[in-house]
Amino acid sequence: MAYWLFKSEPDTFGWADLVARGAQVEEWNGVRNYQARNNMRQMQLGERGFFYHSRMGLEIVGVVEVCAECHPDSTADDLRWECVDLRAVQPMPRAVPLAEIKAQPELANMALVRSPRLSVQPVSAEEWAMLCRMGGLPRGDL
DNA sequence: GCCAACGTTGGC
DNA sequence: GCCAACGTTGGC
Repeated sequence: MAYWLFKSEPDTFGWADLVARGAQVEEWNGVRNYQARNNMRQMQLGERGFFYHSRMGLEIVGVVEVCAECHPDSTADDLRWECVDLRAVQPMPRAVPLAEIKAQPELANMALVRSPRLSVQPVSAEEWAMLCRMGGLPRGDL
């Protein structure tokens, strides 16, 4: 069971937009970066990830679930690009700001800190547990 | 809005 | 296959 983090600019497609889809899944399309795509290729059905607001907000705002494994990106005119489908699971009771993440020595190795431009990234189990605690989800992603 | 960092493209 | 030019991302 692996954990992930998905970034999006909230004025383009934010947490509220994903929640508005309700039970409908959202194709996480538009990713045009090999590292991000390769991360999506590794995702398995039911795995969880954080939803992060980049550019504005700069905080982890919710938990999402992978509800379709990697498949061709319907918005690409090119077979290289693939993506997973996501749905919103729940909001963070307390959004976790990037500044707080950077202040934690245990989180200094996160891709979010080290490779800020990577839009789909892995999160270790330890990081996941800690971020859940910081966000007011003491029982993890339940 | 600026700019540094990074990824991608394309000429050689 | 190298590397300069260019475009994009995202924190500040």
